[in-house]
Amino acid sequence: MPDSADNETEESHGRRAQLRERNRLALIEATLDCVAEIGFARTSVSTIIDRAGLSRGMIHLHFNGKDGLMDAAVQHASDLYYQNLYMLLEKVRPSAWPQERIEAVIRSDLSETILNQNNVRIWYAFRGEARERQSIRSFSDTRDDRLRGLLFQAFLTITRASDAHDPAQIARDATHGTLAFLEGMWADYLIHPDAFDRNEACRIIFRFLSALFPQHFDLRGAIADTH
Amino acid sequence: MPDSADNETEESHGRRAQLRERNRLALIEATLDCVAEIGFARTSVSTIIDRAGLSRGMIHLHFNGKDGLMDAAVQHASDLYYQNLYMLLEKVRPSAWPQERIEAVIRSDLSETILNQNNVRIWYAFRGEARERQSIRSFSDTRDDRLRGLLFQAFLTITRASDAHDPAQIARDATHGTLAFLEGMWADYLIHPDAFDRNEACRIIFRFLSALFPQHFDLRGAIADTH
DNA sequence: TTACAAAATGGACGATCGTCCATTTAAATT
DNA sequence: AATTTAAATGGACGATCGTCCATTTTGTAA
Repeated sequence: MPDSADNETEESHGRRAQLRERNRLALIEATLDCVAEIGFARTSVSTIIDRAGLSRGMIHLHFNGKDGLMDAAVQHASDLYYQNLYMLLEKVRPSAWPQERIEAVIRSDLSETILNQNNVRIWYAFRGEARERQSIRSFSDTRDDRLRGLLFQAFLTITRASDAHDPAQIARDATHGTLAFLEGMWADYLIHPDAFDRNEACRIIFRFLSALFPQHFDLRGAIADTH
Repeated sequence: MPDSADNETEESHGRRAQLRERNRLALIEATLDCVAEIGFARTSVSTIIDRAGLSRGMIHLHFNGKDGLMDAAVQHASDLYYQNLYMLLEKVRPSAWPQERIEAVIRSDLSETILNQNNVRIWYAFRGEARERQSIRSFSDTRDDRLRGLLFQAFLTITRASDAHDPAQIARDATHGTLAFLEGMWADYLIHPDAFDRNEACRIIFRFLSALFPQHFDLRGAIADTH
């Protein structure tokens, strides 16, 4: 009965790997929790293993030290951000207008799933310590790059259909501006978490976008093409 | 000769106080240098006094410990920011159009004097550690409050002269949006200091503002009123 | 059940942290 | 010039840092 034996073996192997992975993840999550709660500077190996309920040596075993753990935690936070963001963006119809895609990016990036106390604290804590640490630097970097492509293509579709002088330039500016807007809203949320109003943040962005592209946006978001 | 004696006394007193103040300032500046160079987390008492060329005890003597020094450093950075910003804004003619005032705020906040490697690093390092520390929190807080008032009054003058439904609301949104824009540009500069282009950043903001207020802005900034 | 190997433990270690004070230096007063 | 007083020094101190390894635990194979 080779099948049965193999399965047993695989299950056993799997169980060990599974436990190992569980602890690895527990350390990463404990790290992110600590960073969000007490900041980067006060997050020590002791506070991390204390929160994870594991032993000191685990950090060295799984990540070769605190720095390795921090890198993994940054990567994990970045992965979660994209995972959630693109999960939200997948709800957009494949045939959606470009302005609808842009609206989806804006609303998603400002939604409770993405923009919340934990994420914003983690984001700014790492960014403040990003100096010369490639892993952390790429954390902030890629955010723009991936969103930029999405937004740019959508804006380009809009500007190309118009009679503007330089459609690509306007699309680039609109992309850059929208990302700067979102960035600013995140900062606003970090500093005034209680006073922050998601709908107001959306409305402000759409007010500017509707001024720039009156046929595609109004104060509430995207509007249907008229042609 | 009571006058002469008094002056001598005052001068002597002044010399002692002057030396004291010089050391106090040296500690603050060394702290900001360290934070800008190696980040908040790696800035220790040792690195600070090493850079300042003073003795360990000075920190306890002048600031009652590292936390007190950090608070004073944050305050100093904030003061410098405003000092420089308002120095730039004073160049605006008293009779300037509101759009000219807005342009001045934008150009000043993005100028080399205000937006440079040192300032942006210090700004984000402190902001990342602002959790629950009132001194640091107010650092980020006041920035918005003071600029907000300036911008709002200018935008309000513009919107009131128009036939818009709710001038105050539009002015509020425009203010909030402009500050978010600037915030986003700062973040952009932090992450891509080499690729950042001040003129491009200005143009993007003015592109959005000119869409919203076509009679007051174009891509290059403010334009003269036509009435 | 026994033997093996991987995983997890937790304490030892030297380094560095921030605080604080006994002492020295130097300005101010007599 | 002698005295007083404030400022500055630099090392001692206990606490905590991150690393690492001898040991124990536990899953897997024989």
